[in-house]
Amino acid sequence: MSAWEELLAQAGHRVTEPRRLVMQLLLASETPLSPQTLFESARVQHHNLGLVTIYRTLELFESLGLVCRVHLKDGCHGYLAVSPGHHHFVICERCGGSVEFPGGDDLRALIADIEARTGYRIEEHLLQLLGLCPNCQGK
Amino acid sequence: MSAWEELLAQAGHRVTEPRRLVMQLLLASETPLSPQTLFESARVQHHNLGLVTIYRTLELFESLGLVCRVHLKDGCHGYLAVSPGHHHFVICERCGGSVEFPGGDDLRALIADIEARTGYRIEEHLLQLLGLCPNCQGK
DNA sequence: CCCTTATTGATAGTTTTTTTCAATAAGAAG
DNA sequence: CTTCTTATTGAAAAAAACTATCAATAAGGG
Ligand SMILES: [Mn+2]
Ligand SMILES: [Mn+2]
Ligand SMILES: [Zn+2]
Ligand SMILES: [Zn+2]
Repeated sequence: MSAWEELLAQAGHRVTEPRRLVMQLLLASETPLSPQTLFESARVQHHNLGLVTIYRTLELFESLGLVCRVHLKDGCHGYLAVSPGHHHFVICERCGGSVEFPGGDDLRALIADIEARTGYRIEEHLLQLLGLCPNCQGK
Repeated sequence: MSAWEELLAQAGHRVTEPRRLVMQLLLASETPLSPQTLFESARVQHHNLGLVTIYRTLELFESLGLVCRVHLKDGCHGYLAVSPGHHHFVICERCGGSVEFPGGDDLRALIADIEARTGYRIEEHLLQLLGLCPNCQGK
């Protein structure tokens, strides 16, 4: 039983075929996947899969911290599997390739600074970097 | 003629009633406004306004750097007027109140660090802080 | 004031996401 | 393994978000 299946069960959720397929696809992907894309890919193996299930599964996974929703250039949403803990992504604007990185001291310092200057108590942050991966540079 | 109208005209675009209304609403708002909300508010004064025009106007304003699209908690999009230059926002999760802040040295350092470690050439970034404004804390 | 054409709004269409509910199957219990 | 409970699924339909088309309108230059 894989780590995320363990976590699912621990939280009182069932390990089902659609959930296995969605997580499998996300874990294997280097790029963010949209609900639609996940649907089409997963349906190859699970003939009568419903798109609704994809949405529900992604919502569940996100609530458990297994995946993370990223905001693509055009305004659409994609999902990426995340390793345990808090991370952010750099996403290639050309090929979609994504790499995780931890929010380091720099970000913590920035947040502390903003809290001091605005009086806001900051509870969450959304940080995403967009650019070109090594492969796509110079093309 | 206000600054943004100046900028619009300078760029070869016309200053129209719908555009005036949308910008007026955005400038007066402390919180991000959705296309739908803008539509409903603006239609009070401009009876036969089309929702399409809101979308087109926001797209134009964004391309000119007059407004900025922010990602709300629930996944929907909202728009905020921005002052000239590059800025980010802290948004209150309770009342929606938003405050701009400049991405300081901390962020630049973080980006340089990630570029060095991942090999990506970072061209854009998305940074948004979510929390509670002074008023909403302790409620 | 007139002309050119950028802009608009009505209409229709597409894509994305949510709701509902009966059928199904996961996992606990025996 | 079989039975039971109920979380989960999928079909269908609806709602919400966004986009494309095109004739009518009006902004702004001359
Ligand atoms: Mn972080
Ligand atoms: Mn910035
Ligand atoms: Zn790339
Ligand atoms: Zn607040």
